[in-house]
Amino acid sequence: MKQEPTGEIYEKMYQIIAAIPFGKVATYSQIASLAGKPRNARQVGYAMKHVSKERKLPCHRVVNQRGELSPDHVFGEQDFQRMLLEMEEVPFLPDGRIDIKHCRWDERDVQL
DNA sequence: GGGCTGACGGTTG
DNA sequence: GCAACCGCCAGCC
Repeated sequence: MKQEPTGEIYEKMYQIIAAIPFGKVATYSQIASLAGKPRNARQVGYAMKHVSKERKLPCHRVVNQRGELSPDHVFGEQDFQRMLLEMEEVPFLPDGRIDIKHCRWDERDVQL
């Protein structure tokens, strides 16, 4: 059983991911930046991969800047993540990617 | 301590 | 807009 990272930055990441509103998606760089590590976008993915399911993080709302979803081997089936996003009214493009430009979570929206 | 990997990003062509 | 290349940095062998 893999243990989740105990670093404070990971805890920060989990909070940020959990703060993503319904129908919105955030990029790895956004989370990393808000966590205080703008260059650690990869660590965001690493964190979610090793995080416990008890966290119930909406990892399906976390995508890269291209709007591509996580590799199929993560969720088991890529359609599963896509289904969750479509269920949240997230606009999808014919290419199979999500319209990141139109549903990107703006952290400023939370503070305003 | 050294080298490789990765749910990535930004720049360049 | 897309593809290729390089760069970042924590984690793991």
